[in-house]
Amino acid sequence: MRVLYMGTSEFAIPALNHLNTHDFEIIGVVTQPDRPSGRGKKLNPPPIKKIALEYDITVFQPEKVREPEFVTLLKQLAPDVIVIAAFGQLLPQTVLDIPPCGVINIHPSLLPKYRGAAPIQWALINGEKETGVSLMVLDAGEDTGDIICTERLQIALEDTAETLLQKLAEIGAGLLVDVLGNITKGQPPQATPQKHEDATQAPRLTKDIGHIDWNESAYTVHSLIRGTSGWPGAYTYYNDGSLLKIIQSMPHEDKIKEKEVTAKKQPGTVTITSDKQLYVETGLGQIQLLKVQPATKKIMDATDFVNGYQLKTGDSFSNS
RNA sequence: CGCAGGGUAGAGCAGUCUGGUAGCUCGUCGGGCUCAUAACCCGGAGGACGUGGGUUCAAAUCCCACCCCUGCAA
Repeated sequence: MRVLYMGTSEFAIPALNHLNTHDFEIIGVVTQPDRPSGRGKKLNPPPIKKIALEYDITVFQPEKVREPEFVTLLKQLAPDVIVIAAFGQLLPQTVLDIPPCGVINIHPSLLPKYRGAAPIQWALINGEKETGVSLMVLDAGEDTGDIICTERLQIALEDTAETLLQKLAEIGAGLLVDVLGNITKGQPPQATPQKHEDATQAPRLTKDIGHIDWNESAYTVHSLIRGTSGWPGAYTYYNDGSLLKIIQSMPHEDKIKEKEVTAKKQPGTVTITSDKQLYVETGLGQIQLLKVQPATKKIMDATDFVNGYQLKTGDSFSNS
């Protein structure tokens, strides 16, 4: 069976790996063009491109898949099925019609929940306890196609956007291999329509979403830190108004660590315990900061930050 | 040539403007106190101050070049 793979980000990598190790015939990988990114705006390839080249798979990087020339090229490739994961472009109906076995999409949420570009991040930000992966038959809408299968996954308190992405990508890869294997054996997938009335949206994140509001509960702040990890990152400002990214945290809503943090204080107020742990008061409970990153510095343990920047109990983080 | 900050002991930082004995908070090692401790007290080890050149009696500090790291922006 001739499989054409479309994907761009890290999430797309495990599925490609599995397809390769299970000896599916991968006739090509379609991804976004190299874009200027990083410091100095150098041209950088999408993560999936490197993997594809290692496997000696032909890589296509059309500016827009809907361009007539590229659609023609796709028809000539004659794929039996197209698999798409975190690709970044919507496919027009003319492309959806090409493969006889349809276009299968791997989406990291329990559809119809969290349709859109950032389902993993939003599930975390909203403090969900559970998420999952859905395989669906792609249609012209945004993540509105019929569902082939889903697999659930509990979200751990320590999970971040990065760890969860990795787990879900692996799950999705497993599901995909099963489904394609069945197709090869002549068992086309049974797809059932989504309950569209239950749909929620998970739009692409923006910079300001990472802005921490210390009046929220410790769990909500923790969720924001987890959900925005990687990009755009959760941030606040300390004493002299400099930016501080919060990389890793742990909430303590009901468990008061020591008598040092029992006194009710203004949200954003810092407490340094005798063993140099860093706690911040929130609207409900305290949150312990584990890893932080001051602007223009590397990621460091909170203790190192406290030592080097001479942080004291009573200092505070603020919104500007 | 997108904008900006940085490289000083194992970690995180001060010192650089105004050149003159290498500092802070930790960690680590040894000792002490304690029923006990990540707490407290005493003591020790550990630095080519990113690299190369220049100025000077003297450079972490001033000048030039280069390497590496990071935030912003995309």
